[in-house]
Amino acid sequence: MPTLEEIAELSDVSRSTVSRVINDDPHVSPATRKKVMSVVRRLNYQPHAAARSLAAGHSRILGLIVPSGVTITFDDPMYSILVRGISATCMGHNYSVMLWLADPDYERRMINQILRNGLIDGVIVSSLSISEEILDALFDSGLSFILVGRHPSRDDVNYVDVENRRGAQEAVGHLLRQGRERVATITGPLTSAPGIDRHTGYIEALRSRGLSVDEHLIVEGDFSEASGYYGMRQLLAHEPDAVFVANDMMALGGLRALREADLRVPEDVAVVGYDDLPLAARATPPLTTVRQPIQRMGAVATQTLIDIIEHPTAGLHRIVLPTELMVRRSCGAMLQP
Amino acid sequence: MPTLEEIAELSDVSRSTVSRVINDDPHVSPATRKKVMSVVRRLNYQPHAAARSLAAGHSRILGLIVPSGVTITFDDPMYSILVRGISATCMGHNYSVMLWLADPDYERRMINQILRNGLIDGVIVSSLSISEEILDALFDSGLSFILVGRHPSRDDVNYVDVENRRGAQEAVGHLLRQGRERVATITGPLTSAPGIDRHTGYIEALRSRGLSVDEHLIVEGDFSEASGYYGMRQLLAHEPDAVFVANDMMALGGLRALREADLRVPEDVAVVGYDDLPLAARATPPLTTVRQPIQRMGAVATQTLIDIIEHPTAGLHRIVLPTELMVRRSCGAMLQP
DNA sequence: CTGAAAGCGCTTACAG
DNA sequence: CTGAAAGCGCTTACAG
Repeated sequence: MPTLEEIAELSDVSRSTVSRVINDDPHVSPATRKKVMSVVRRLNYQPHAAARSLAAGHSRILGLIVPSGVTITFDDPMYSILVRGISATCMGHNYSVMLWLADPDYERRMINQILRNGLIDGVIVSSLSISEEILDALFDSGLSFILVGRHPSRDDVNYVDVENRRGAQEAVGHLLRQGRERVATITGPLTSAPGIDRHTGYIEALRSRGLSVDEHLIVEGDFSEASGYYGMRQLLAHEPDAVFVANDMMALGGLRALREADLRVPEDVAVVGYDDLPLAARATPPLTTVRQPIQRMGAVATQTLIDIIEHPTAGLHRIVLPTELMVRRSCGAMLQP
Repeated sequence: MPTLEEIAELSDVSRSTVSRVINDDPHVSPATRKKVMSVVRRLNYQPHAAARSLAAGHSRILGLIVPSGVTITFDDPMYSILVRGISATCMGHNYSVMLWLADPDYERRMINQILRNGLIDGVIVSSLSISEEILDALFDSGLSFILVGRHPSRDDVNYVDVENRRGAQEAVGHLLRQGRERVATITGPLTSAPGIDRHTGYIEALRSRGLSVDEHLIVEGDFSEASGYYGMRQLLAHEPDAVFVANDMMALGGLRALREADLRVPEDVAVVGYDDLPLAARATPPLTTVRQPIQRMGAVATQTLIDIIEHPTAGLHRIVLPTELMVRRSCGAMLQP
């Protein structure tokens, strides 16, 4: 691989000048630039990344940390979609992304290594279950970072989130407006922000209509298909006529349980999910669900992080993206009266 | 962040010695090692990655390239699972992974930058649709690389694959043994290795039983759920009593089409998929499918690549992992006669 | 077993 | 607009 030095020699200029050319420094004469560029192209020269980041003090690499709590749910396509949003935005800004799937076995070592070895300029954390330990490490690394999904208890960090509460309210409100009277819910983990917020939205939707909350109609899941399946079976004993499920994977599990119990959806039980994964529209029946712009969350998080890195400022970035209720067959809104 | 130099000063030794200690060089006295380590720990020192890789000539970073052809199918959880296998193995060997999802817009730039800037020590390519261009770039970068899934036409590269042909043969053979007489197939793209190999296995299973191949019973898909759905609808006109579908996502689409057509699975039409995604066991009815050890492919590819990097040798690594037919309800083997 | 020194390939004030 | 020089934080022969 050619080096800066060789390019300089072949172009008959100094290394400084070559450096300026490849970094688009305006203080270079057009003639010189042209001369240098031609040999850069001829040799297919690429600056050495390590040398560059050592000298410049930054790497144009972003770290993506997916904590181990999330890994469990990794058959959920959400993460692929999120990664796509992040990756595309990085490419657009000439950044690269390093990926760390936290394995519980390596989590501690990983955090230290990643955060303190100077490799990355900033960190995106998929924050479904971010421990205090990680958060502390993040803070004292001095790196810029941003969470995808707010932290359940700390508000002093940058994040991109969606309107989880409002989305849930809208979904439950919609079921109530269809005349459903026993609206149950399968929540996410009530230690996670989306779990908490969607649960809160459910409660608020009931309360705002003067309805009381029946604890028997609330079951806590963990966002996995299996927990939706078992959650639904548990709910069935209390005869709900509708269920708001806090994500699509669990909703799919719920549909499976209903099918096994020979209950019709939406005639006997209406179901609404959350996420609008590609799977939702193809479920039987097609799943009414609250769409969150997952790919866009990834893109916005990345964009924001890059801004923060390149234009350091005080102040927190807390961005909340809107959701949208996608009405399909499973909620009964399309039933002929 | 502390530097080697500071550690050296505080430990009262030279930088060389500190370097030896943190690199586990045996030529250090136990006393010195202990002294140095205590200050390393006290300051929570981490060697600067860029400096290290500039000086040492390697980075302990592996690149994972997912070509753009694959991105389309990215709602398929296969890639998440693959990434998990890769990531875990990297952690176990103290490597990190950089991720590039090829966006068609950036593909060309990406390849050059990644491959020639010295950042990574080797490359894993998820090779569903790897272009000649990428392959050429890979070769003349001089980097070690390995494909996950063999290349459809070139055999002069390292790869990890599964027994696609044998797996397909077994699946189709199984259907024939159940007494199915019009066994159709929805193939993957016939430009991709798994598409070709599973199609070949289908043909061979028929031929080896002296059966003729009916072109009307063969439809080409693209591994997406949608293509399985439309493929099945197309097949229905020719009244198959069984369908071997080349992956689970398409099989799910096929089941959806059968449900819409009010055909019973497996009574009217038996269905067998390929992959054994978590979804397969939870389909209605549970899907008989050929399991491929996806996570293990990722792990083996990573392991092999690291071996190649650390112990360069001539010779190609071509590893083929076994598959296993998972018999569930959809193939009819569990029907009462 | 330990240290002094050169070098990895860049960037970036500083002069001119 | 251009160049000489210092420096980024490590590793690695080479001596001793």
